[in-house]
Amino acid sequence: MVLFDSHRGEKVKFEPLKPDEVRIYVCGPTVYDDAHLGHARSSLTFDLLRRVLEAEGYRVKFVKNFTDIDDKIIKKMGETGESLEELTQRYIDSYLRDMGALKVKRPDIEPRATATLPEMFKLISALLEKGFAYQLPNGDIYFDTSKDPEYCQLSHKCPQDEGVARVEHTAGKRNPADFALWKGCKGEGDVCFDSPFGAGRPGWHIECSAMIWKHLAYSDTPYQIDIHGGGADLFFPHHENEEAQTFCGTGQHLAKYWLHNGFVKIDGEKMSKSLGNSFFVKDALKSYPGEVLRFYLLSTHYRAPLNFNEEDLLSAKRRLDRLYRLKKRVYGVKPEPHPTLKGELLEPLRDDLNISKGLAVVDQFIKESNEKLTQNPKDKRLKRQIAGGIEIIDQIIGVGGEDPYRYFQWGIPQETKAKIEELIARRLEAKKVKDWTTADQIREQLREMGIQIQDTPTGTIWEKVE
RNA sequence: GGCGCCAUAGCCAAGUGGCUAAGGCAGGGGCCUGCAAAGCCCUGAUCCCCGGUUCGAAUCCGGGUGGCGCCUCCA
Repeated sequence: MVLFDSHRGEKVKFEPLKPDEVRIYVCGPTVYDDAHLGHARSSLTFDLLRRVLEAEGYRVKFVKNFTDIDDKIIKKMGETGESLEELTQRYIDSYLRDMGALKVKRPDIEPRATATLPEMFKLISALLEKGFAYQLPNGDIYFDTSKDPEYCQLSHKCPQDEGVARVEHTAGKRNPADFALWKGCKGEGDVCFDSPFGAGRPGWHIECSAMIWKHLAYSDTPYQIDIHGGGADLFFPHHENEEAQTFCGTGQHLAKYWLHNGFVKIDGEKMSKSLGNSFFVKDALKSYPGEVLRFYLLSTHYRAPLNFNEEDLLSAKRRLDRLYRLKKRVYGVKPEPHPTLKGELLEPLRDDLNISKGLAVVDQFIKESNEKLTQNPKDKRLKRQIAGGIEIIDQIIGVGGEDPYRYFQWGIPQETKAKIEELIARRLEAKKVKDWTTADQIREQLREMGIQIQDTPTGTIWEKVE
């Protein structure tokens, strides 16, 4: 397996710290709002990575956090009147619901920042003792970037010219790049926790280092974990700072490999709240099945930007439709391992998750299967192997696992289904007496409802096509 | 100002020195069908521009143009 390591800036051979096991940590969301498409893309990227590693035979330990204490959460509390617990739980539930709809496998552990305070204290204490951190009279504790000779070596992105860099200048900070490990309690309206350093709350970066240390880190290797992932915008300062804290505090580097996924864009620009162009996953799910959204977001290589638009989404849906039409042709058949597909699919994915080639393999499988089924419609073994192939695709790519009839009838209310069935029955009557005019009229009527029908040897079936 | 990414057919998108530049969507033609749909077959690009390296470049180097990202909360 080869992966693009952002730190080294090139594809490198993946060799886990310990044989047969891979430990992955992915930066999860700060839960102050619903998940947008960018969250979805990040989740899907690392879900694919996990599935590929598992298919390769690795035992994968996968941790993804919820940051449940933060300025933005406190601000939102002020707007909704909810408690910290109520608000964050609500958005955690929402996030899990959305990712579930996208068929993202649940992480093995989903730690929360507020449940990891003791480890934060341990890390901050170590940094204070070793002189890598200092506390201001207002209670804030900062990491002293000037004390860390390796600061900026991870991302290579640190601002050279302080005059131009848009770094927040807080009174008392020794260096502009110094970042808060702990924020002293600011009194009324603030959310504060007791700590050995006085009441306050964690800074933004500390939770990830603490959670990795608590839940995932090896203690006997130069790196705590194998892979650390997240969106490209987290490389600096977030990941740089995590690495600095962990390395200075524990003597171990944080991760052997750093992976970053590209952005979702709208009209060529990064999707973001401030531009007012973000799309919530839950809204996209109103118009499209989760699997379609999954397939679309996954079909562009994870490091390339993905310019979100409905036309491309529809194009991706049509591509996925073909898999489900094939699945109809082997409906109800007991799957049997496909002789070659798993290896063929894994081969391109081993190369830094080359999904384009992977999907070309899927397309080829669909085409060949259709061809063979036409030639040998009674071949039970063939059908079982095709069903097995679809299972492999579901296992690795995460699509194709639904009932094909339900897939094509997604979002159709029960009463509409009844109406469709009735029209099809009427058309069948017309066909029996060779009343083609009526039959075609009914077909056209269904077409206008967005329903496309197919006459097959075993009856007429229908699909929602728009 | 610093660092970095991208530019391949109508659209999406592989390809990182060499057979006829993957695959999908859309379009056109055909087989099949009462007619359709689905499926299958056939069908399209010399790779932003200029210069260089090389026997040979979409792929390497230099310059240019255009687009984007991080350096501020951000997946």
